[in-house]
Amino acid sequence: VSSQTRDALIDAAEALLDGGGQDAVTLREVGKRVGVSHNAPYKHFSSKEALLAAVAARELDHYRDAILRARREAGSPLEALRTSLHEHVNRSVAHLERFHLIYGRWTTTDAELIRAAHGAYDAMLDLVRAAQASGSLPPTDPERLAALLRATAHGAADLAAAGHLEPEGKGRSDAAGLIDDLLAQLG
Amino acid sequence: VSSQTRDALIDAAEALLDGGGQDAVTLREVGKRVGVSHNAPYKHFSSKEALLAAVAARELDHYRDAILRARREAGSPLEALRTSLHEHVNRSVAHLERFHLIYGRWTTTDAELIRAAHGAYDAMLDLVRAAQASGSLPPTDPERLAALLRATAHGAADLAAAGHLEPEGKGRSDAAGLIDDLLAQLG
DNA sequence: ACCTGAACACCGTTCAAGT
DNA sequence: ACCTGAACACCGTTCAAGT
Repeated sequence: VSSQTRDALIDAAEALLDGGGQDAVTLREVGKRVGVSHNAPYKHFSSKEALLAAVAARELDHYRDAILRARREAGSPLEALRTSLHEHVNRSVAHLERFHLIYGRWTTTDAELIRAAHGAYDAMLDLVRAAQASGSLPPTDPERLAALLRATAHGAADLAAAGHLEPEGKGRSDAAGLIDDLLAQLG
Repeated sequence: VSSQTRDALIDAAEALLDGGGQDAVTLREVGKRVGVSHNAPYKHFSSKEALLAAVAARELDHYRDAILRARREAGSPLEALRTSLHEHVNRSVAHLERFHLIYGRWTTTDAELIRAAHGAYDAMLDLVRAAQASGSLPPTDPERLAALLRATAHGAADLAAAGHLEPEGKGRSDAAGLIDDLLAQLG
């Protein structure tokens, strides 16, 4: 289900989200930017949350696509994994409000959002399995290993964005550096 | 600076936050629960965000205290570290809205909040140094190592709470388990 | 020093009505 | 099928005024 107006509403919501967080996404401003009334969005989305879910799903699809692209372009599964994780933390910091949106509290279980989340997860899991098969990662349970990598990337991005990673400037530990530290320990 | 009313306002805000997130913390309901008018909070806090900062600072102090207690009670620095990280992820999941509050976007730089954040960070860093001194952790840069542990704990808690950790129920990876996986790799 | 009540400029959502 | 305008019940914040 897609339409010109619907896509424009998602674009506007995303831009407002990036600019000032969820509270800055008002249906009145979304409507104004698209050139419709402030309650026209209700003809395409059941609520403001449903509109935000569409933004989140689109961002999760981007994460999945980045993993698939890295697998095609990188020289080895390990390098594809490293590239994917680096891109993930960098994009999370660059688009922090989308990142917080995705992992915040949802009161509705949007099917599209769940599909997108599973898509990104499955792509990462497949990549971890490939890296294990090539001997670049220990042959432990792939789901646990993928979860460890995702948790570290997720936390590194969130802490870096909140400024909790380099309180004294000494021993500089940026988010991408922590990924490399973990991969070095696993290798 | 403390007063009966001020503490009661923080208590009420925390309870509302736990119940329904930041949006559920309305100054009107906070005032009603404390028995004052809906704008009495402005006599103690400059804005709603300042009130929420007080809630966040108190929670960070709890994290710091939990680390200090674990150091006193555990048999070794490594066990104190493991206990602290387990408690951290469990409490983050149990009090998810406080967790999201702490690491969300702040538009004001509250001095009390920064002090509390540094207190929790320093306690964790000292504990990592002690574990390194006892030979339980590799002698790498302690700040980077502490950051890696914090990032993993943080991400594990957030992903577990969002339900992104066990999508198929197979290879169950709870947040505390990921902490153990990482410590095992580092040991 | 601390609090109140009215007011202002918002907000998400609903609904009757239009094309 | 898609959109509008008025309305409802909120919200954070401000301000004059009270003790």
